Amino acid sequence: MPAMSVNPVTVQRREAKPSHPSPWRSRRKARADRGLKRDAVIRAAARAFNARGYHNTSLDDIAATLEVTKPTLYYYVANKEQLLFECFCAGIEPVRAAFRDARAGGADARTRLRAALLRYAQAIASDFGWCMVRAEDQDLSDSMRAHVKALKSEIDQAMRRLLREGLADGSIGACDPKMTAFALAGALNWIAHWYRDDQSQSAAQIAAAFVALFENGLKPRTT
Amino acid sequence: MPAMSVNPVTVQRREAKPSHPSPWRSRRKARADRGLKRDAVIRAAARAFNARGYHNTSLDDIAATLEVTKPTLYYYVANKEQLLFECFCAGIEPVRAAFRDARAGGADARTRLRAALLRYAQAIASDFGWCMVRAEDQDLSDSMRAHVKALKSEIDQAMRRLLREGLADGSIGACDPKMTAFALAGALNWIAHWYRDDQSQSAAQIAAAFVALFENGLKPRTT
Amino acid sequence: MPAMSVNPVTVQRREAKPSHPSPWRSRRKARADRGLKRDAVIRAAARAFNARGYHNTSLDDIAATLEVTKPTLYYYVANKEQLLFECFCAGIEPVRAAFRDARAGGADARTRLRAALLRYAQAIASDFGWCMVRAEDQDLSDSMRAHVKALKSEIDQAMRRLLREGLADGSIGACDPKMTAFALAGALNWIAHWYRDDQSQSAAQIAAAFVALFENGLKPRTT
Amino acid sequence: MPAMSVNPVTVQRREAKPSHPSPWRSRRKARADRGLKRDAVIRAAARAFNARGYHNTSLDDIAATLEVTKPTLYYYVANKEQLLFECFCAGIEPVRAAFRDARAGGADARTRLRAALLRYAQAIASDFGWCMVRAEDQDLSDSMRAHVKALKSEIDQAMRRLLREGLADGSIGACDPKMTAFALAGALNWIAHWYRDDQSQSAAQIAAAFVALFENGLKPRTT
DNA sequence: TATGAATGAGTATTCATTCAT
DNA sequence: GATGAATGAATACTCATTCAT
Repeated sequence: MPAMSVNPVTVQRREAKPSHPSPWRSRRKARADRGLKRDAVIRAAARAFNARGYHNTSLDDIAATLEVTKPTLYYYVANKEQLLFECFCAGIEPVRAAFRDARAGGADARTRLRAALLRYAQAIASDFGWCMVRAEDQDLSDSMRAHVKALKSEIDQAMRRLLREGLADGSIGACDPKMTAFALAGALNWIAHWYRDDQSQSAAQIAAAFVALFENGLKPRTT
Repeated sequence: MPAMSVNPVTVQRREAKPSHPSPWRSRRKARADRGLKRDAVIRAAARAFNARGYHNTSLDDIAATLEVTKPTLYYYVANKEQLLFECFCAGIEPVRAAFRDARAGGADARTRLRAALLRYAQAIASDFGWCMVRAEDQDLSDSMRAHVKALKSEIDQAMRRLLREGLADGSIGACDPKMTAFALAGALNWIAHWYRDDQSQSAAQIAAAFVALFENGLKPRTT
Repeated sequence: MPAMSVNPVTVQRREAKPSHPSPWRSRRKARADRGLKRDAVIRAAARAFNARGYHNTSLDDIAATLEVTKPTLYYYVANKEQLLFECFCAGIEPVRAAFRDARAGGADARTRLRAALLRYAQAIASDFGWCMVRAEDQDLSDSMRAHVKALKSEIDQAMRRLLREGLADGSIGACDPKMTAFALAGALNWIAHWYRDDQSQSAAQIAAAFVALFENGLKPRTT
Repeated sequence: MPAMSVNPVTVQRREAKPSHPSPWRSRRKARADRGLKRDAVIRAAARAFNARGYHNTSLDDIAATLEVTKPTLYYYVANKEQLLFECFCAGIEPVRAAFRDARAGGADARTRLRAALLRYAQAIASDFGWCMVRAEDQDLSDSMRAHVKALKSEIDQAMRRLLREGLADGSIGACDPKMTAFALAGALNWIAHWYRDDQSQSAAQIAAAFVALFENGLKPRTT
């Protein structure tokens, strides 16, 4: 799997700032690492895809954002498709980490699932959320599509496993793990659709509300 | 409100048949109604968008499916964008109907919501599901985008109202109606993503499983 | 084998005229056949390739010559490569015909070879000569390259066969058929290089001089 | 006349070795002459042009072969065009030498011509053969094209002169010197086309076969 | 009604070339 | 001597759209 190149912490920090000065602006001042520039390219792409969609974003758009010329992008990335792919990877990596962490720990399965879903929601609300969720399979070549499918499947399986563990340890009530995983993922993924327009709540708040719904259900609880 | 151009009854009927013979094939025999042909165009578009995505589908593709030439499409539809818009309308109309019906009726709000969600899920699993859910706002002109947003908002508001009614009549436990509506819609909309590949369950079964999850929640119920 | 689409008779006729009016110039006047236009496209390409080389010729160049826009070319031809391929076919077809005719006939093999070489030389001097001879294998896709190789090989084999027949019937003296075929073909193909600049002699005259050299050799003959 | 930059002796030597280690590999060990490196650049270019054609060869390709970066090439050569030009010069120089030598000597003209043609054939079969023969005039700037034409013309004139001398001294039978020179050159130049694929015979063998054909002709000789 | 023919605008991609280091 | 980084110019190809017939 391609290394997760964009630092998630940086991501959060940067989101607060209104403008992200392109690393090219001060060429000689910041003798920045090539990797940093590559990350900037990928992030700019993610933002553009998020804002206008993959097909409505031209490489010229991305280059203009970075105040660079188009061929420069090719210095860092093989082609437009790879740009999308890298955005996807950057987005899904924290999710994978969340589910990896959820496998261990002494808590019951429902508790561990909750923790993973919280981080999941935050990833979806990041710059890369759109790419992770809305990018069309059809826009990728066969080999990259396979990669993407595998990664998505990994998440799906991890979620199902936690559900099964919850059924076993009694922390989760009767349910079909597969359908439940689809429902949970769907609700969370959908955040990528509306969060762009409606940022009235933080990702954490949204996640909390969602988790509460999933755990308690609509039907009133006597307890 | 834009006219609902695809007859939902016809839609249901046709779904059963394995092949949808193009109305042009027997040009002179069936002097069919212009409306029927228009519907066929829109349905063919929906299928193609569903299969390949909006941007990866050319008008030539759609025309070829119908065994017609490209300019013919323009006889029935103003442009590609409108094709997408009509598909959206065809998809969302049954959902609107479902929520209209849900307003009346003697049952408690949770029961009425459940009924609406069942029909919602079935609409998402239809040919038009993809267009309703995955079509990008960016691919529509301002005026059409406004239309779409209004329709989507109508659904959203209807769902929230039912939730509030449930809170009031006691059939639904404490929850944030807005977040809950987002979660419900997300889970259901997401069906459009995976239903294409995984049709192991019928739309009704999926809906039932989802509704059960939403109603009961993950936490085991003592009752 | 792809059909030979350019009428060789037309080709000869047209060569005499100084200017080849594009069929588009008088759109309504000449309701010309699509095939004719396609031929015009291919011929224009051949001329351009001949004059500037394949890589130095842009589709815009060809389109401009025809007073058409670039996409129009794509209406008649799949891509630039196919343009080259068609030119090649148009060029080699008369040569194939010449060697087909040379197989039959009561004359001795050397006489039949002479007749074929005369027609060969004329083909090389035509508009399509360059494409036939100078087009690089590397500019074609695998499948088309295979086609081209097969056709070239057919000519080569036919020439060798005539040489062997000449050895057998005594009309040709001792020689290595393979090397001799290479030498003959080379001398004739080379015409495509210099004929553009030096048209002091007609193709027939050149061919006659070449054949005389090949037949008699440099060494003086006592007879 | 442009300096002959690639040492022909070196050329011959190197051809025997299986691998041509780039002079850069052992930077500090061999503090080699700048000229040697330049020669290596030109030879690498010739090989690449030969294998893939001029336009299908990027400077990156050549640089990669030499395990150098692209700008380094510019240290040795002004631009891509000059690379082609130098290859041409490297190829034609031995041919010029051959014809210079052929002017003197006590033998009759046919004998002297034969000797020159043998060396000609060997030059065509060298790494530089393709560049000498197949390089398109159109790929060179005006000034370089003029240079190339002059050199080619020199060879042509030398060949014609030998033919005329042969006509005069009786060693060559009646023929048109110009056409005959074209035929001879064409047959030999064509070797560059097929020798890459078919190396079943050495350059010397090919040349011998060709010369035999040219001298004796196809018609059987009574003597 | 339907189509053949044509086009304009756009877009990804390549590559020779430059220059500061 | 050599390179990393960047660019400008060019070019093949696509596709929605139009219009005369």
